[in-house]
Amino acid sequence: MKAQAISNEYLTEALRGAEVRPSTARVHVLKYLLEQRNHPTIDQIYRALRETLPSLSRTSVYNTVGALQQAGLVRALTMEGNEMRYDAFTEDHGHFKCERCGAILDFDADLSAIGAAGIKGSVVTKRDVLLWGLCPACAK
Amino acid sequence: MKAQAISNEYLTEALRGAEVRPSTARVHVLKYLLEQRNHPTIDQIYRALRETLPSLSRTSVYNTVGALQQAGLVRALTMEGNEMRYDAFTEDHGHFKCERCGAILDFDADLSAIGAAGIKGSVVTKRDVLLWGLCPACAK
DNA sequence: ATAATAAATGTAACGATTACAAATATTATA
DNA sequence: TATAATATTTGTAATCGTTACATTTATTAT
Repeated sequence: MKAQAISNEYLTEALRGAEVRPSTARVHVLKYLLEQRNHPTIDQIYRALRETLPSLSRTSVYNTVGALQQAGLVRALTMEGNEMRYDAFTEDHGHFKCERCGAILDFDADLSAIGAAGIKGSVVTKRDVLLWGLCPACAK
Repeated sequence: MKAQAISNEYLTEALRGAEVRPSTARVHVLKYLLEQRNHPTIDQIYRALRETLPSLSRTSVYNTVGALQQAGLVRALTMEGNEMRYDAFTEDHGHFKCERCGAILDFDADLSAIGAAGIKGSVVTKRDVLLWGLCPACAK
């Protein structure tokens, strides 16, 4: 899957639309998440962006991702106890983690259908469907 | 939901059946998980069991839960980045976390149905469906 | 009984995340 | 344009859950 380039105009607009100021770090982090769609850890984002933003700090990545999360532009997911991962792809989908190569892949899933049969009287605001196993490449 | 008492005979049999020696710590941890069904953290297990097992150490809880996990008697889940939780209830079900009171509730869900529509050629070995929101009590 | 093995303990190390104060950049106001 | 006010970023230190490891204790086999 080739990374799809996303224009700065689109990014700044997305940020402004979510009422987040389009600072350099925010634009770059959002761009990275939208282009790569690889559900990276904070450290992966940090290492990747440091090449073009040499002054970037790990803390800034935490802050930035936190701001994007609060603005609803990014979602966190945890498939393995210690490592938190981030996703800016907002269409309904589930997550598959390959336990051999570690990759996290998206798959189509109608999340909105879940929860109706859930706990009576509860209000559901967030959903996720998680699968673990071997990805097609590793299954062979 | 009242805690259902589980006999030591049942526990030791369950452990032996999974080829895990029924040591004191293992019996108590498994008993706790099966009776409470509250998806506790390691620390919650530790604090609860320390009352009856004063010599219990946090490390032992880690070791014990790890052994039970490897034996397939316990499953881990993470609904909030930092805190890992454990579940010895093996029937198919999803997990709902109340973001106000923090409780994690089970709900019926046919997990085996998921994954078929997943990634072509992948092998799925573990599944979970996660919901977040407000539990019935907190929703009011 | 004794030796061999497994389990439990406690301390130290580790790694991801958060807290916080200082520095820098951005925006608003004069 | 200067200046003040505010927001963002940085870097270091603290925190917290987890893991590593060596020692002690308990269990099993001889």
